[in-house]
Amino acid sequence: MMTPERTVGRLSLYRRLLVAMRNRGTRHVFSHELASAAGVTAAQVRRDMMTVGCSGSPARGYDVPELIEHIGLFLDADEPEAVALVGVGNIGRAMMAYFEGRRPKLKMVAAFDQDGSKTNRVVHGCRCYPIEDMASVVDDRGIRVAMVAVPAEAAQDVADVLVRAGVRGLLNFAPVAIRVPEHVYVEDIDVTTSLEKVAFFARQKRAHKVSVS
Amino acid sequence: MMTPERTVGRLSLYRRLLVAMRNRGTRHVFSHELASAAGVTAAQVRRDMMTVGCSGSPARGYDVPELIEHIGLFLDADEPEAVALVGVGNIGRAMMAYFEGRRPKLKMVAAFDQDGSKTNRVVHGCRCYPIEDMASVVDDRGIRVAMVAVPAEAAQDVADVLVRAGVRGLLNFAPVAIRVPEHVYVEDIDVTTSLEKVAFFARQKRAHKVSVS
DNA sequence: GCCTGTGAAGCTATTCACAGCT
DNA sequence: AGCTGTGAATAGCTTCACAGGC
Repeated sequence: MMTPERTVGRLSLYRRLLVAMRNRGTRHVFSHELASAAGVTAAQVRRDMMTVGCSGSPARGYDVPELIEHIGLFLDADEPEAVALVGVGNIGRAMMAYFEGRRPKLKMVAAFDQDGSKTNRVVHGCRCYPIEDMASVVDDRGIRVAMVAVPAEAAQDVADVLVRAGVRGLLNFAPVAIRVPEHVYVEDIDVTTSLEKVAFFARQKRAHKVSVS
Repeated sequence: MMTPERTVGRLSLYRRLLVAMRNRGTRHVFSHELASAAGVTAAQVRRDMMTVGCSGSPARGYDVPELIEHIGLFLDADEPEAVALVGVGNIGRAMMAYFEGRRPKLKMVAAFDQDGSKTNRVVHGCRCYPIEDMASVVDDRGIRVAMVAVPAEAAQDVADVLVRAGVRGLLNFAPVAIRVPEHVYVEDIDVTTSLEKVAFFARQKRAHKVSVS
């Protein structure tokens, strides 16, 4: 039974919303409340809860702390996951700053860059190594997850080295499709495509509005 | 006839791949070649080409410059689209640097931040204004597309102001679901969710591998 | 009355498969 | 022989709708 990609994404979002609710003192939540916060339907939330094996009561809805724990058991590894970053440019540094202390189960433990002026330093609590050390450090530390934030031309080579060193999941910021063996998972974040989509649909909406009114 | 979101995303990717091909001197391309570069099936590429109203020949495949032009006619506005950025933190600055001169049809023309030390300066060719000026600048310049790169707590308020000022498309980096009227399009880039997905499926793949062998 | 849990229905997106062309 | 264009089939995801419970 393979959990759908979309479901995993929503669970991650639910968890953050639930943690925020808990911090505000909320103890129980109905599917339609969580749905509204997450921007999905109530039926969708209930389906997703089935995936993590959580049930609620008709009277009170779902128990917030219990939900948070179950989603954690489902999503997280037992041990915190070590993450590598390749490419300490603008995006790479932004990611370091962003993840510093945010998700304790995902710890950026090593960064790599070609540029000697960036290496052998500690940035945002993460040591930067020369790119040549990538294979050995990833292998030594048993790193399974890596972020690729290098220019498009370099992305495939970097991915190849990472995969050979044992990485099983890649978060790719380079605006190209990376080829990997079947046993490796790749998620792309392509800001150019995203912005072009936004511009396209923003225009559509305008056109539609005119034609309707 | 509303073009599917996924199709628009793929067209954006195809275009970049095609431009790279053209720069290498490639004149013609078969659906399976473009498919392989984009990481999709050949049938998918042919379907997408129907959307932009482009046809190829069985002998030579598709004409690369023609494809680039047709995708441009389909995706782009006639005039370059002005884009606003809200939040000049790590991610905001990375986006400024990234888009500087990259897509001439999408021009970052104004940035906004709360922090006085960041405003009234020009960063990466983009003027930074105090957040209070957001509504008036967006309205005056007729900006229809904006990137939201502020902390989660501020995202909804920022979005509300932008929408009231005329924005029709948002690229949201804040890790929350933003509520907008029906005539506004929102695309989310949620790096926490993306990284959690990668970690989850990296683990699955490992488990799967063991159980198969 | 309003909730959850879930089989069944409905939708959307992708892939198949083959006629037609060169 | 190998390609494109596309109706038909399939697969995957979401919503409906209602039984069961408080």
